[in-house]
Amino acid sequence: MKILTAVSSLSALAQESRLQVFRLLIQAGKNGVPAGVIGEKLDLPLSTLSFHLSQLKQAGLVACRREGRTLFYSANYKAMNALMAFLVENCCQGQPDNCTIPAECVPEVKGKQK
Amino acid sequence: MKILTAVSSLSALAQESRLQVFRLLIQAGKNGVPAGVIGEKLDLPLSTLSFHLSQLKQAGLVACRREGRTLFYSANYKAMNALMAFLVENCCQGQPDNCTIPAECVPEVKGKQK
DNA sequence: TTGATATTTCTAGTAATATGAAAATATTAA
DNA sequence: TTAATATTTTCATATTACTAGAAATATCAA
Repeated sequence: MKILTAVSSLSALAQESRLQVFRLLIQAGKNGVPAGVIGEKLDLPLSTLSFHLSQLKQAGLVACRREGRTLFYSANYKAMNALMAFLVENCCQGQPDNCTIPAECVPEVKGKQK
Repeated sequence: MKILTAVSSLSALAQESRLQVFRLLIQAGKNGVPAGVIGEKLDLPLSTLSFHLSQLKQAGLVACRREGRTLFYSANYKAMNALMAFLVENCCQGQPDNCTIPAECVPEVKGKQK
């Protein structure tokens, strides 16, 4: 990953409304959520939401597909994983105990089962 | 983690020079690196670097300690892990295969050995 | 083909952030 | 103490980002 790609992903996430949107989509799963429903859940004016969604989309962190009049937005899990991998790249040199990665999504790591 | 904490961490990382600094420190290990050396490696004016270091410090992503005239900056691995955990919190509901976390720093995950 | 629904684009005002030169502070050595 | 080293703070300027109303676009139903 290029550093500027990472910067634009991080910039996209570095804003309260967008971070809320992204976490909502991460939790919603790959089917995604209609824009209107996101706006309702987060109580955002649709023009504002649309601006934020386009930032997230441009950064490659979310995708969207149309179904009828409705646009479903969904999280791009691969992009998120790539970003996290980039952030901690080579973090273990010499001291692997410093930087165990959060294991929320990795079954069977260090005795944690999910 | 509160959402505003995450936003300030992400904002701190969402800038090219700061991201470079942070990754350099992640890779350097817990002893840290003197400010002057960081500036040299990244070819940044020291006043600019100092501004960025204070942003990273305020966000809790780096720490610093003095040794004589020299300030050593180092990455806060715990804060980084907490941030990553927050970003992907509850991401697995129903589809654990979507979101395997980057395993760079976790030995013995899915056959990857380090 | 008209009206309703879902969402985006345009716009402009406001606010936040980045930069680097110059001056200031802290520490050590002579 | 004076000078040198290491780093930060101050400051002005330039750039970028956020917000939400209003108008526009796309799709569907009658």
